[in-house]
Amino acid sequence: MSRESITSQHVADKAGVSQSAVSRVFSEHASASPAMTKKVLKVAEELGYRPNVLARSLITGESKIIGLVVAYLENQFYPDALEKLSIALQERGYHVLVFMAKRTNENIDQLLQELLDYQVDGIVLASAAMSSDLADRCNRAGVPVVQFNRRQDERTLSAITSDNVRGGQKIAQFLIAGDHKRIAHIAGWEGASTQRDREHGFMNELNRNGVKLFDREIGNYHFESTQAAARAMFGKKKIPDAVFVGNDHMALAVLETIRFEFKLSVPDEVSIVGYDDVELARWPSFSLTTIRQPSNRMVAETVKTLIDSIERKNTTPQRIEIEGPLVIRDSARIPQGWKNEEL
Amino acid sequence: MSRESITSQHVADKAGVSQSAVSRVFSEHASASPAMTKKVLKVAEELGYRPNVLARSLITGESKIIGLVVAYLENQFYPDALEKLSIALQERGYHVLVFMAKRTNENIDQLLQELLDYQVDGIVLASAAMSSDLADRCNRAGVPVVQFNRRQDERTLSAITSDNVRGGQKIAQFLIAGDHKRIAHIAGWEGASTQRDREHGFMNELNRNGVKLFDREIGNYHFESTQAAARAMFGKKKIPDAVFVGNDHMALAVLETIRFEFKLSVPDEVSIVGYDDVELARWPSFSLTTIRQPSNRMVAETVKTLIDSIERKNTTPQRIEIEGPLVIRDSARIPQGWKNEEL
DNA sequence: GTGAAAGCGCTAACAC
DNA sequence: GTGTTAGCGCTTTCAC
Repeated sequence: MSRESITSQHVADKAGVSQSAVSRVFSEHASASPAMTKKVLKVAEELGYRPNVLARSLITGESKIIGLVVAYLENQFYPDALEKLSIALQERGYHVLVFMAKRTNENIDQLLQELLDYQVDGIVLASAAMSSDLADRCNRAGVPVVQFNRRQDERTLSAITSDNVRGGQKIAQFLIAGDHKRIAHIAGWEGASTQRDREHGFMNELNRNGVKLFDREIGNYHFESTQAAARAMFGKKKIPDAVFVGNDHMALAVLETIRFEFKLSVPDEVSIVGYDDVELARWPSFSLTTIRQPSNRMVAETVKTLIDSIERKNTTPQRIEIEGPLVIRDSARIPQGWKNEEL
Repeated sequence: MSRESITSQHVADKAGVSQSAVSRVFSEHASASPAMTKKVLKVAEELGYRPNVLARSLITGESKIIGLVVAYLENQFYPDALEKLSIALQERGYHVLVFMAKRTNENIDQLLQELLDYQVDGIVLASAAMSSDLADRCNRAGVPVVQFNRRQDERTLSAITSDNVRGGQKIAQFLIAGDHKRIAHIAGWEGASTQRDREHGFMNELNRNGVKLFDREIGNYHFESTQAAARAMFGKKKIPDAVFVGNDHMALAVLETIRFEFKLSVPDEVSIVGYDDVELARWPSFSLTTIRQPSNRMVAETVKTLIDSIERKNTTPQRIEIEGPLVIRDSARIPQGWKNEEL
């Protein structure tokens, strides 16, 4: 039951040096003689001493903890990002403290309060929006916030996204070039900037070409509600010949539903295009045409922005949009003469 | 840039009370008069004061942080468990600090050291084994460890698993009853207790029935290496008519490979059975017959064991095995007269 | 370069 | 019930 851990004082006593000497040896900007360092390290090793990160944080103001707010891990894009983010931060001496937001992010306020209670050095907001009021509070607390795959309209928070407007545009171009006549859309949660941007780029391009949207439903980013959306859309007498679905996770739900419940052939009868390029998208069963969100680069930029901000190198909000290619596979009719990654 | 947060002293000053009074108001086992409580809370609200969890942990020895070690989030079973675990712990005032183990868990030693640096109150070990040496160190540090979906041979650590031996046995019974003549196995990482137990139960039942294993490959729990295993197994002249694959994630890889590369019909030509019952397993494209690992109950038991241990209610290592049903779908031939969940 | 001393924000004994 | 005091384990002046 000995919850007592070995402290720097123990090491100091045994090594016959002062406690502050031990501290210096374990500090980054140490100024200890080689002899001292060697002696202390030796005793520390013997005793199994390691500095208490929490006690250190009390004085340095750096907890080496990054709070991650995420709403659901059902969409493969997020666990993948979480894994990459966690590894990247680990390499820089930080670790990720997870905060699961309820699907309805009404209590995000309380969640953020808890985050701040832990004295996190920074916050990554994935799949959750934040009011400008909350953003202010974080700023006041000196805690940088980076939005991942989301952005708010106010420009006070950093945001890393793919170029969602351009992505939506590319999909519209591709579907129009593919000579589709009844183009529909199944949207994610309409409160999400990601959804709005993708749809905006998509609709603009349709309009520019004088194409009218054939039908529209909402899937809210969840599998079941997207199945319901697909059933509504394909239960009608006239059905679309192409659907842009707001992300891959929903696109797969649509694929499953129209193939197995409506016995429709993809892409012969209906073309389906998603967004994200999750691992599943390339599985032969799906072979989903989609826009790639370059998660490696998005994570790298997130980490860079966060760390720069924590270390006060750059505190102005960054807005980084990373363009990803259209990955052409087999779930959508390919226009004459197109080759992969043309867009 | 005011990184200075509001402290209890600030509240005390403004409320005209002592600093410890403020502390008491925010303590669980407080003993403050209603008047005092009201007054302090009012000022705290105005100032936006919240106790510093880290400073508190320094004295109470409770960080309210649970370290989670996980190797990969590619297998849907783990993000799902992580989500549930995180929510359950949040409800009890704890939060999850994530440590991604490299796929080869050689550096688990260092990882654990980092965990202890953060003064975590407890550790959940998912998809990673721990040497008894490390376990000892955690015990010495007074930090309870619970293994999730893994167990070591030494009985010093708590472990929550499904009944993997029984599960393997059920699958063998099912395949034998289904009149399969060439039963094969694709294993996960052989170092995992989960793999050993499942295979053990499976092989025992085959032997008991005088059935010889037709073929065996190793998929190591990863999609690509499992595809390679499937190619090796089905590239031969004589191929199995049934394969028990070590988990769903690998079973899906096998399904994709034999359907699309070998043009085999499932279950007509080959029966595939997995283990876990992840969400994907029920998608119509796969409709995978599998053993359900009841992740809700596994997580609940993990949390219970952990908390009991932290609060010193019960410090003897628990070994909990939860039995899950065989979920019969369409990826394996169904024996005459069987109905779902017969086993 | 090293030790002594102060103090980060908080809880817990201890008096009153 | 409340204020005073000590101290959790550490970093950081400040003398020397």
